[in-house]
Amino acid sequence: MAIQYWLMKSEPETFSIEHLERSPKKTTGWDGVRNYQARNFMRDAMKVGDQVLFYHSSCKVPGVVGIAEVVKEGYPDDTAWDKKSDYYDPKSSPENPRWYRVDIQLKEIFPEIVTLTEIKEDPKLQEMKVVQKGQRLSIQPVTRKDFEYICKRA
DNA sequence: GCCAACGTTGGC
DNA sequence: GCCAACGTTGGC
Repeated sequence: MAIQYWLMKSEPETFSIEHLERSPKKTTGWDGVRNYQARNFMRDAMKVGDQVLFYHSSCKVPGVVGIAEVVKEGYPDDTAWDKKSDYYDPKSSPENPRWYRVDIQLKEIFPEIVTLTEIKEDPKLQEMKVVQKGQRLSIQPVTRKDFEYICKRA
């Protein structure tokens, strides 16, 4: 299958792209996602080699800050049955996992962030889900065209 | 901190 | 299975 492109949101106060850079092998498990649509993307659609736009949300300057790559495909999110975890969900268990995650590895931190404002102002990027009203999904598919255009802008 | 948009829950 | 109430997201 052809390479696919995604946008993944993270709150930098919780997990920023700098956190990712300091992680072992610049790789992290994308856990804590508790939304079914986003889970389905990780469980069913995302493949090793897929490219990811890393997006900072709920911060001073929201926008795309870099690129990562999927290095491990969907597997159960064990924070769901860790009672000490913020993401604990009693309805999930090792026998019957409800939530999934993927591993992503940092590829590049953009020298300059492509801000949400810039994306909104750019007529070429109006199809991106992230600028569309009420789009809260934390993982979104992105077209190849938009992905490459964002990279070029950065 | 506000609030619009949207997802989830739970009573019926 | 409907839908009101509630919780969360996330830009501003």
